[in-house]
Amino acid sequence: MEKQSTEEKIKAAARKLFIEKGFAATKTRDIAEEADINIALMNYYFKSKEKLFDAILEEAFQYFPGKLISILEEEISIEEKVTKFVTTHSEMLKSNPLVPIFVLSELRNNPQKFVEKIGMHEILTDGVLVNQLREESAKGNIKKISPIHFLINMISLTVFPFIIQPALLTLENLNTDIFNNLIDERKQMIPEILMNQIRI
Amino acid sequence: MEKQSTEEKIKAAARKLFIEKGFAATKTRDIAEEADINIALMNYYFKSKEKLFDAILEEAFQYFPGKLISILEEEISIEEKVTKFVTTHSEMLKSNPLVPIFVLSELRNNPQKFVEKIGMHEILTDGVLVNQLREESAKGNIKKISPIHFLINMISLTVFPFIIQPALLTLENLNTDIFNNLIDERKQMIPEILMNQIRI
DNA sequence: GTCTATACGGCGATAGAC
DNA sequence: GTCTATCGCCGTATAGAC
Repeated sequence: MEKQSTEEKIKAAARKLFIEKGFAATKTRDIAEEADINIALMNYYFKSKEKLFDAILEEAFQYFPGKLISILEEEISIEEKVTKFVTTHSEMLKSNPLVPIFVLSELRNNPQKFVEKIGMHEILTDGVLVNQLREESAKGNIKKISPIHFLINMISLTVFPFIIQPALLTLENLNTDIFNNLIDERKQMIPEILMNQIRI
Repeated sequence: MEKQSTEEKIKAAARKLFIEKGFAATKTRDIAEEADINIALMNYYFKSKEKLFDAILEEAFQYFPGKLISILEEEISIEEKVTKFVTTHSEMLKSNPLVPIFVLSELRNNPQKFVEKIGMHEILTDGVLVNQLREESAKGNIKKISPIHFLINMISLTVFPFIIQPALLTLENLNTDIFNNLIDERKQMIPEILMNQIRI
């Protein structure tokens, strides 16, 4: 990676600063300085600060939710699926702890785009997991549950600790190692909670 | 309410616009116009746009932690307590849509202050609920559970839907009424989930 | 103490030279 | 493709009228 295109330099600088400081706190002049280019160049390659943000988010979304959503679509049992999803999700978040806050602020600014990007509507109506929940409860193998509640529960329990991580880390007896250990405990706990809820 | 003080006029206008468009999208000049005052007056009464935002949210936030924490300290059974906490918390969030935004941005900007304000350390070490969980599991009445996980689970499951509310409301078949109905369903579901986890 | 007019510096964005 | 110069908008600060 000796030579890096100007476009890539800008994206790399912006990605770093956006994750570090958030959208509003990141100035175009900071990005230009970090990328060692002129401010105007940023507008030449990307039309605006927001478009640049979108371009970066686009890439992150391909890697992040894409992998998670594909787990939801696998043809494995509900329990295996939940375990795999929560484990994968937790590991991703552990190595990118700032992503949730980053995504959530974006969710507020442009919820429509967010919903379309991850295909939320399709997941909730035609997804393999949703159909599994319907079929298994029809067969009497599990309790009946609204798919949207099941998904909200699974994601809430996984993501929320990362959202409040800055607060947790200010506690005397809680450092990053202990936090990560907490997350590892939850990788077992969350599937148990979810399966407990639907087990007959 | 025939006559309204200038200070109240500003707060009312700001509250309306902040809720409507969010913090960043609300311009000080918009607030001044809405309140029918000069821009500089806003800076006379409140020192800055952010201080004005804080002042408004302080009012909403006043009731919040105090009332919820007092529920944790009541001398009632764990199940009653969880039910009461989740119900109260949900109702508060339903009528205060600004609070989740406030808490999230506060958490990002000043986690220390947030932790101190709600007395998180005391809740986790000496709180009545924490002691109940310890005592009941020592007696063999419930399964052993780490109090921090129990609290994270309870709050995650309650708060998270509100955090992603903007996204949920863009779904075709989901409006505010259906969202509120979803929350009401969760007021029963969440205590069940939590008690399922610790019931022997 | 209240309020108005106006100015200042920082921001995102653009036009145009090279 | 890249840079300089500059524009228009925003949050904020200040001087001074009443």
